Amino acid sequence: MPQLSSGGGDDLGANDEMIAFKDEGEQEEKIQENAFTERDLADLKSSLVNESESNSSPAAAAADPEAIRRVQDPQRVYQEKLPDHMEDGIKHQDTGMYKGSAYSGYPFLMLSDPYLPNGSMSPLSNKVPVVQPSHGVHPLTPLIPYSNEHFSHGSHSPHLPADINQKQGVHRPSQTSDIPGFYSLPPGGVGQITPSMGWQSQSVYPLPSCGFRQPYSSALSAGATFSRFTHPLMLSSGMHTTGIPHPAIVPHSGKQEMDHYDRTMKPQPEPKREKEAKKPTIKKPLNAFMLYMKEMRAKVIAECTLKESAAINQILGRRWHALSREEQAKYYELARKERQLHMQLYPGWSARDNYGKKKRRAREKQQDSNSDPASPKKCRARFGLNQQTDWCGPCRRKKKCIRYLQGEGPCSSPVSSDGSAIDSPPSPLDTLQCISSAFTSDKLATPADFAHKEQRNPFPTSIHVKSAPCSSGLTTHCSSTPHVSVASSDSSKYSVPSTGT
DNA sequence: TTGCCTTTGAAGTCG
DNA sequence: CGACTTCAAAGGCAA
Repeated sequence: MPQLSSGGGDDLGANDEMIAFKDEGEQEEKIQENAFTERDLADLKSSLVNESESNSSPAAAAADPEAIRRVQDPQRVYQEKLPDHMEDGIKHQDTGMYKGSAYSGYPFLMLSDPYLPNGSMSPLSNKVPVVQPSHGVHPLTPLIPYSNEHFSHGSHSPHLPADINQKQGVHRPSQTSDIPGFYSLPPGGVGQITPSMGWQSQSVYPLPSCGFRQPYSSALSAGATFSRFTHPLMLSSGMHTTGIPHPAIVPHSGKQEMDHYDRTMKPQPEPKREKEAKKPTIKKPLNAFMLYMKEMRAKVIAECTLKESAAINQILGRRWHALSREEQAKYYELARKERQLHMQLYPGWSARDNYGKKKRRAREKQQDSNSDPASPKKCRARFGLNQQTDWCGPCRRKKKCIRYLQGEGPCSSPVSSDGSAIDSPPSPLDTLQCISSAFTSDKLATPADFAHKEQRNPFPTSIHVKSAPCSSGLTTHCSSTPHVSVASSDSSKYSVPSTGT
């Protein structure tokens, strides 16, 4: 993972490091295969860029070198993108409610950014919205489902030009404001917000597609300031006492409720009342990769005309590894900010709160795994490995062995905790059976048994689960995240996240 | 209707 | 403390 030089004391999600990585021999072949796909994608990209530019679709921006450059300058890109999403928000509003996951509008806390390369904090440095709606809205741009034209008449940001989207050739009327589109802030209101509360000054919070059922525990001292936010939909169904809804909060039946709103475009009091009794669920903040996925998903879908998330995610995972250190660092930074925001909003919240939802099922699974010959424990025993210090590469990720999915055989050999190869690694057959049996319930599967599984993957990738030892020596990380070789223009680079904790 | 798939990373649990 | 597990998003798909 990217190692930020300016990390200071605070972790950037993880103290990751980038490891130069040379893949195995077959990598070239894979790269060629991938190159074909990439070329196709590139063609699609170029067409998409043209198309999307006219549509102001941020998704295609990444295909544009200029867009890439902008992405490398978060502050700038946010400024430039802002109007787009405000416009998006207008569209959403026109349809009644913002449609998206309960979390898709997760706003980001734009804190003073000690991680900026120059260490400076521009007026916009705390206005960097991170996530966007899942569909067609740039995630690195503010989620601005609602325009100030609707809720904050004529308040213009002193920081943003009236027309900041000239680069995209689309004139934007003066919709720009660093005031949340649906938060009507009085002049000077933002100034009352501490930097750490900067997200609230962002137009990043889409109106949740569902109401919040309970007031947030108010740990925010700035509540008085925000109590002025008076969007009727926000205030009608419960929210943070500050008046700021947070997408991380969703009703237990959030999906259903969203559908309810989406279909009717109007809040319907009856079912709403019923659900108000239910406790809201505060979801985990998104990590760097999740943020990246949110940003890129629409683009990949458009390029590949795929909608199956599993396949999309495979592609995104590959692209994630193809990102440069700097590019990844941006997402780590954004994720860090989001965690900070989350912590500030919900001081008492813990990921533990959402733990155990599937506890029963997990237990059942664990029981199954005890009888599963492909379980890491069983495989370690089979290969004579130390249960405490060794791990069986294949079984470590028994359900995600991409290489095996690609029909390339077993992915790795057992590795000791110090990263050194273990003598007498399992035979390919053993390993192969070990992996494939992970897909079967009670017997060691053969490759033939596994064949149909390969068909599940509509997007063969060049992802290879590297054999250990981990080139980084970070066996811990290596064991939890397989090395992935990526067919990219810079295939010599490979990022290896470390736990960093 | 529910859960799986699939990805990475953060954070939880467990031994 | 390290290993392992769960959850976060997404939407198609199968049971």
